[in-house]
Amino acid sequence: MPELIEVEVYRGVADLAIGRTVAAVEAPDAWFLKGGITAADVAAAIEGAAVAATDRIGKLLLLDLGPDRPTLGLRFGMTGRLVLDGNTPIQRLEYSSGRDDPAWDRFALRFTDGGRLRMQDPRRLGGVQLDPDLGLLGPDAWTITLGELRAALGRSSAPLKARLLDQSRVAGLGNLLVDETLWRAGLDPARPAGSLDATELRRLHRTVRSTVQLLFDRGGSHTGDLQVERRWDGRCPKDGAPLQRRTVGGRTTYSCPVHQLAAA
DNA sequence: ATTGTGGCCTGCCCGC
DNA sequence: TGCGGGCAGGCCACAA
Repeated sequence: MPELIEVEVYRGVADLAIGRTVAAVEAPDAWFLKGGITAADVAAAIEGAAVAATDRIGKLLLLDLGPDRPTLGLRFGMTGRLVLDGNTPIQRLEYSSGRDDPAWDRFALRFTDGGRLRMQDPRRLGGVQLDPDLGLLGPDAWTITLGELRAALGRSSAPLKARLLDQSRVAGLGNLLVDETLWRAGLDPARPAGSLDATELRRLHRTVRSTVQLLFDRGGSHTGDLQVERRWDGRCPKDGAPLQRRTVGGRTTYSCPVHQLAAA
């Protein structure tokens, strides 16, 4: 599913729209428009504007439409794809479909040059927003600093995994990426977030950043070493132990009971 | 404030 | 062959 890695790839797609002018907005699905806006609102706000720049914070993709225009915020949920002029860098998403049914087009920008940037989302878990509140997002996981991570975890008693999934604390990590990271860092997802000592915190910090980079280089959040073992009889790729399957932070969680220790 | 839970969305896959 | 039920997780509303 789209975590920050996939959204960064989508950003690359959106970059190809820079300099192009929005001729029309297609918003056939009112549910997909968030924050109480209508299709007419969006059209009035951005038609005639050109895409000036793109940005990404966590899983949120931003289209800067120039001064005096609202910024367009695109969220992809877990099944959303971005397609430009019929091309998409990601054909098949984990837990989604590889088909391209026109009925799944939830939002699109039609450009004056005839091109079209569209969001395709079978399950309608994504959405579009004008001027999204960036203050609701924590620092981006890809570039988070040690101090920022320390602050994000705080003295919390919530499970470590839950804090890492909380987009207001750390932006961009999803279920697969968190499981892979904690597996690599040798930390139990259920540990209280505030229980890490300085050594563990440093290890987690390095591992978050390196895991995002590694999986990006490999081509997606689903390319982690733990991924293929996410099944009932999965085994730890490090030590061969049967993996533990639990719900932590409300999410299906796989971890190794041998090397992902509950405490230092 | 913090933490946990349940619901929403709907395609897909499994078992009958 | 069709059908029902469970499952996936990002996000949000709500409860304690």
